Amino acid sequence: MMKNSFKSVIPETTLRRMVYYIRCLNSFKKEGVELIQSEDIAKKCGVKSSIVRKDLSYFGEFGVRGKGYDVASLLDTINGIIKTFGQMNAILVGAGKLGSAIIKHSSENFNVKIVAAFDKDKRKVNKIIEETRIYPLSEIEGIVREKKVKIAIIAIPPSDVQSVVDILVKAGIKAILSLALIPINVPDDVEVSFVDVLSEVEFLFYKLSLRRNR
Amino acid sequence: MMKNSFKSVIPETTLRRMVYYIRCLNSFKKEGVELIQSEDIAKKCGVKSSIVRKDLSYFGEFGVRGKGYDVASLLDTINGIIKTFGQMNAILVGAGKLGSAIIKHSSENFNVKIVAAFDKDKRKVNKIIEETRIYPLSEIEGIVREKKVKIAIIAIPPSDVQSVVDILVKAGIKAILSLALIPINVPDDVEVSFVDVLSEVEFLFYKLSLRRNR
DNA sequence: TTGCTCTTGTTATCACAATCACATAGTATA
DNA sequence: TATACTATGTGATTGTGATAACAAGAGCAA
Repeated sequence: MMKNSFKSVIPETTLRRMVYYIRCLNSFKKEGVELIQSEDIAKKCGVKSSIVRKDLSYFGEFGVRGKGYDVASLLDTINGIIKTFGQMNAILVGAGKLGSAIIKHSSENFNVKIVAAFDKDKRKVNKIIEETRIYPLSEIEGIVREKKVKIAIIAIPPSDVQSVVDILVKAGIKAILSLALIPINVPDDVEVSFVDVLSEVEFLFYKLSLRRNR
Repeated sequence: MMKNSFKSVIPETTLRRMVYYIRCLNSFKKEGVELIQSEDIAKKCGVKSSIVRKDLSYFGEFGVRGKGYDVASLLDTINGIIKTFGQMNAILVGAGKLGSAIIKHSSENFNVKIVAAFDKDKRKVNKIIEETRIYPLSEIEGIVREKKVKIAIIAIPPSDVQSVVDILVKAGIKAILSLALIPINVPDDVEVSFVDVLSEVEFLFYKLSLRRNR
């Protein structure tokens, strides 16, 4: 069996930073910049240049020593490895305030596209937010299969989370981003991550509080 | 000079988990549970019991071997160390969809309270969202000083970020949570962290994409 | 070709976090 | 009081990521 050219295990932290690097590269490309150095990316992303080089090295050797990286070909190569090709379709469950804000946010961001939203509240069904239609939960499975969506964002009350997750998993969703902070049970092949503004704020409070105690 | 009882350097990851533990303890307390074991906290927070014990041990010895932890006294002790005492006041800059969603979210969560919101759009000024009034940016400094707020959440377009951050720092804010993903310049004594739903989604895409390549 | 400059790619080291395994110290029972 | 039992607290180990420092490679000029 042939091995891929890039290292098979890429650190999570590297993958997280790749998001910024790629945005940064796209922005350089748009500005017409053709050649850049690790230092340029580093400054724009707020990290050290040695980290940028190390991160890129997990994927292969793309630069020219003494010169730097060719923006266009670096982008092409990375896009060839991480096969998203710019367009990333996801669905959203929960079209409350937070959910709507995410739809709006994504409509302004060309990368992630919310192709369908779902809500259990019948009054919200069939409404359209920024070109995204809201469907009843019963249509999750059909739409996920039809559009071959692999990622779901859930912005629903904690009490509804596990039952919705079960529907999503059954429908074939392979990664879930939850905005509610309760543990989720999924099969091993489903990725889960959490984002919560308020617990991040609490964390900052703790940090400040302990800092003063030192 | 007297040293505190707890270790002076508590890992970031531990501090992040403390947020969950404390929520979990409060929930146990509300249910009337008086005695718990590390295993109970672990299950509820989705981590391993050995991590719970290790995390707590950074703050001191609170448990009774063979028995477990007394919920009330554990909460009291931790609250005595992390001096937030339940109420955590913060301000919010940017009262768009995302900002409003955060205000609503925090009004449902008893821990973090948004005491004032700010927006540069004059049409939004003086509106009230869930009991939180919106002020013009010019009033940031006065209100921050008056209410002694130390933490700010910013939900504004990237292009406005640095100028608002400068105002916040000048006003005495000591921690900033930004929902826009661009680097921020602050003095060393100001903590900064970032939360962005869409880049987390992109990260998940990358992860799935690479997984299939293995 | 040689030598100089520049920036990459990588190695070696350090720092930090997760995990395990068990000694320890308490409870409960007879 | 002795014995069994239980869950904590922690030292040792492993694993992972960040950092620094430098060798290697490419361009360029004389």
